[in-house]
Amino acid sequence: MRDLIVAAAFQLFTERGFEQTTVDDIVALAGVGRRSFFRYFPSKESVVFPDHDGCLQEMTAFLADPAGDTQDPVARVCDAARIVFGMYAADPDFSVRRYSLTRQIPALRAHELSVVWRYERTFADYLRARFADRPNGDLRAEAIAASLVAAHNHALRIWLRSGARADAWTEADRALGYVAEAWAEAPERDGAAGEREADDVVVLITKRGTPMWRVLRGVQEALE
Amino acid sequence: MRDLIVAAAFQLFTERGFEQTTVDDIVALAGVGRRSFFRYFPSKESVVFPDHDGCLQEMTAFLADPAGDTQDPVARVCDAARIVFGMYAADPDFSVRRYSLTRQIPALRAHELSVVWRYERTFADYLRARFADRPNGDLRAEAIAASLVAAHNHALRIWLRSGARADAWTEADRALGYVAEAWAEAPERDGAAGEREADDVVVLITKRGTPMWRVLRGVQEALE
DNA sequence: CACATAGTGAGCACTCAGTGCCGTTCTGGG
DNA sequence: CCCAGAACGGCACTGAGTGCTCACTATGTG
Repeated sequence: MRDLIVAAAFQLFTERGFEQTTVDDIVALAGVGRRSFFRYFPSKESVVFPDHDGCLQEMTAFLADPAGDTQDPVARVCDAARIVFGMYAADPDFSVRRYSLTRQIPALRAHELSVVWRYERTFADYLRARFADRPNGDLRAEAIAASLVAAHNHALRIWLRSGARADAWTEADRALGYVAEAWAEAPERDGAAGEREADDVVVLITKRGTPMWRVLRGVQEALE
Repeated sequence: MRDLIVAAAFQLFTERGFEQTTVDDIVALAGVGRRSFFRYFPSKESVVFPDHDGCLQEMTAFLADPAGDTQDPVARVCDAARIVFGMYAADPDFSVRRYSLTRQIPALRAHELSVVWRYERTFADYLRARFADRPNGDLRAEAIAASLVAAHNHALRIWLRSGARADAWTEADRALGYVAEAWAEAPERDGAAGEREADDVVVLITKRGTPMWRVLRGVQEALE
């Protein structure tokens, strides 16, 4: 019944557009009652995102699994994002058609935003719990969750704009890996120059013509 | 007229709730015609965010100013985010009342998401242009824009949850500085800094606790 | 076989957001 | 005083979303 309604809706949306299609048109084509439409979907927009409720549940269950607590937090949420990406990749044709709809219908884009927002909340909640003991843990959790969603959407857009022809996962892995590396812990970063704080006043005097790398090294040495 | 409608709407929303208030109720209290409401606001939800259109325009103009191109791109969008934050901070009472509404009304939260989304798009577009020549520039622009918005919202939530009693800007500066530091360049990787020579003596005085990226930026700016 | 019951879908009527159209009122310039 | 032109108000209409009621059907019980 759900699939029947979704198929009828997408057929009409692509034929004559979203605003030009009424719920009455959809139920007439699907051969069901108007009331049944709103039994399965809370709004006309939500019929375009029929699989996100289940996907969010799956992702929530994945992050709730205590077995993942041994993994690096950022790597864990990256894997969680792969669940969502996999849902798109599992049905390329449907994803492309939905993308062309959400791109041009503001109401659908707004609805997609609230769908994505729930994923981001789930990421942030998980990371906040993992960062509970760390200074700025809440802020860090929010920032990582947001950039993770951005990377996911970036890879998804690239893949969808190619008509879902290319391999979906190469771009996804690249994008998720990029943000994971950006938020990696200090030890990877040489000297942690970007993250440590100056412990004292620094007065550095250089001569005219001193190379820049020597100036920077002087600052770093003064802080050790 | 706009202010009249907004005042009437907020009075009724807080008195009897958002869903329980019809547009007819608002225009009856404001003493204007129903048609005039939709002349000023495209939807019932948008009356809760009356100042965001102007704020987005102001921010867009700020980022379009070519004078900012000498500044670090991330620092520039941080300053742009401060414009938005300043709009909230300029009217603490209104911001708190709006926050209590958007927190509990899903329709308003959805609308706020599309408002915030436009800011994020503006950030990302600016950064994409600044990162045009860089590998992964698009992805980096998206990720920075997203985490910047997250930091802004994080600071805003903290301030609003305190009833807008505390100083708004301390938390905002902290949050924006955190993401700016996280996305700061690794000095060693920036070839330009290592190759150029210091043209003058540099005396840089920093306070205890100054983030390292700010020290480095100060050195670089002093050398330009 | 007759029948009670629960679950699901269909039909109907209603509220209310949002829009197009047109008449009215206010305003600045001749 | 007059007259465009813009701003405001009234009216009727479409369509999304909801509450209520009835019909159908499957299952269990006598």
